[in-house]
Amino acid sequence: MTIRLRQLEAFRAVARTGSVTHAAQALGISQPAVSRLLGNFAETVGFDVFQRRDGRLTPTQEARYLLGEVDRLLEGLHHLEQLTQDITDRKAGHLRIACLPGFATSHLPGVLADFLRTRPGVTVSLEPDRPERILEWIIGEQYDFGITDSFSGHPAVKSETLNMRCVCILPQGHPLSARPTLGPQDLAGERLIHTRRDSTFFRDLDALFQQSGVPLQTLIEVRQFTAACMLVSKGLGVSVVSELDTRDYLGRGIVVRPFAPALAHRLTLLHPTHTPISMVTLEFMEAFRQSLAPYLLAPDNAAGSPGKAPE
Amino acid sequence: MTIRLRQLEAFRAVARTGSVTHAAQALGISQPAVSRLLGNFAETVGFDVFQRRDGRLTPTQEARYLLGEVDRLLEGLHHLEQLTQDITDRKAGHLRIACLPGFATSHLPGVLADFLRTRPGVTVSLEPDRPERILEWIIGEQYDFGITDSFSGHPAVKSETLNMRCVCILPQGHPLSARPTLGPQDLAGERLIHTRRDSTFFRDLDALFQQSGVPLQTLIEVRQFTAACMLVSKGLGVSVVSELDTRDYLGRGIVVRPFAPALAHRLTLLHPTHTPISMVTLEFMEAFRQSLAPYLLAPDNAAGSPGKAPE
DNA sequence: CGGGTTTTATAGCTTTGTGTTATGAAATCG
DNA sequence: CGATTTCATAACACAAAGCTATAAAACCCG
Repeated sequence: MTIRLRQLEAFRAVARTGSVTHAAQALGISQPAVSRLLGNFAETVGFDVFQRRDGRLTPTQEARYLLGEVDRLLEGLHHLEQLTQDITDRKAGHLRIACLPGFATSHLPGVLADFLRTRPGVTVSLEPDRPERILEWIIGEQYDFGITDSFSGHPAVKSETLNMRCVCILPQGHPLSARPTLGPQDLAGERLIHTRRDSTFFRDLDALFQQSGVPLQTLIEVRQFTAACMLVSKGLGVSVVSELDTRDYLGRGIVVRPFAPALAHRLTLLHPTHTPISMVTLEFMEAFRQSLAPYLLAPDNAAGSPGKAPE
Repeated sequence: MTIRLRQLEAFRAVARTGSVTHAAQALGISQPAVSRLLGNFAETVGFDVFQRRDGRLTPTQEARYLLGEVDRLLEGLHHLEQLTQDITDRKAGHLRIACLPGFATSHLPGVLADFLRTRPGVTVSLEPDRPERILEWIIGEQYDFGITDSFSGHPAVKSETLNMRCVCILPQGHPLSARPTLGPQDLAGERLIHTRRDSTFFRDLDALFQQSGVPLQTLIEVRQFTAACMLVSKGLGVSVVSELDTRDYLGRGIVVRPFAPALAHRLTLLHPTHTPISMVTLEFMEAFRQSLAPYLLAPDNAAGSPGKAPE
């Protein structure tokens, strides 16, 4: 015969209470049930486990030897049950996120902190890298969730594009800060701080300038919006960036003006097609979307991009 | 519903083999049984645990999180089963021995070594002390097995007395070593090394001398036979000791001669009355008795003591 | 020591878990 | 696309584990 869980529970309960009757109460079952479980247990292990002893049942020498082991085992089971409960409650699990470097240091930490506050069992791997690598990682299923831009579709990847509102930023005291909104015409003659010429965002921006017949002149090329914000706040020049990234620089020497016509930074959320999304991931994706909501471009005047990418 | 062992076993087997069919083979049961166990498990934990994936079943993100825990749990159960098996085979358990200091250093280690060689799981506590403390420990059930002398009965203690054969020992070259046996008459005029005057053994020895009308003269009083052997081997004098203790001194400067009339050192084996003896203890007691067998006094000519004490 | 109380074990019965075989649906593969 | 493998479902058998009722044993106290 094989050792059964119920036998172990009965064994432990009797050892703790010193009585079959009390053990039965503790387990919430009838006394005869415990009596028989105990009998079965002694039969399976092959030796007596209890002795009468001035009115109490005490484990025999041999049984005492088992007690610690049994305790640990049942404790482990309890832990497992707790864990499954936490998982269904989305309080436990693991989340692997690959994102653009800018997000890892600016927006994401705050979102993650909020998310984890109510989910004590959840652990996270966060990997910041270039867009191409992020895509590779999602394809290879090393990561559950990717945040990138300039994504153009892949069969193994589901994506969702968010159009982030963009603004023009100027150093405090810059003459153009007098105007309520800024566009290509206003910036004619200014040399701009902007993202690299090979970035999708630069091409979108450049297109708008061309449509207005204004040449876009470069002052500095940067990789991240955050870097542009930093440079502007130091007074080096003006730039057009995602509004999201200006948040940490408000009141630190920059002036923010709406950019017109509307321009979107196309942010893309990725996850593997062939792997089912874990519940934590799903919840986190939703939390992340929520956190971006205030910075979304109104959908009816997005520049140059559909709301959803092909799946 | 509660998590069941069988579910965990099925879960692990499927995770390992990547197939319900193979898992069933591994578990030695039919495929539908595994299929249902797995279904039950998913229902119990509240989320899907497997996904089809190019022909194999792979655990979902959530299930992967459980796998380690489940593994450890089943491993623990296996260990427990192993342990109970070892206990019934008397290969595991714990043995608490209280003994006279002489035994702890001379005879016991060898016996223990033999005993433990075939019982890898058995652990031992060995406590050497004076007879009174040994008795207390057995009464208080701190120890399973006691080795003492001068025991006169106690209701909480079962005892068994062994009459150990005694011999006369002399330094090499001593004039008396010419005689084949030695008795009180032979030792008249010799000053003896013997155990303390308040010991039972001394009283037995003294009684024999008195019966022979020979005065027993003291040279040195010792507590242990081993000490007497040591002193004799250094040439300080002659002594009468249990033959068992001379073993380690043979060929180290002592001469052993039978002592006549027959004299017994009354060794007593103790164990608690009210606690059932564990199987390891029982086996060890038997092994210990066997080890003493060659040194027992023939039962029909024991001096001054019955073979069994009152129980 | 004897009678009442408490505690444990046994008996008979029901429900649930775990196994079986048979079989159909779905996925995989050549 | 048809053959094969793989999995799930159905129908059933038996063991485990629960229950109530009750007998037996141990304990307590006057």
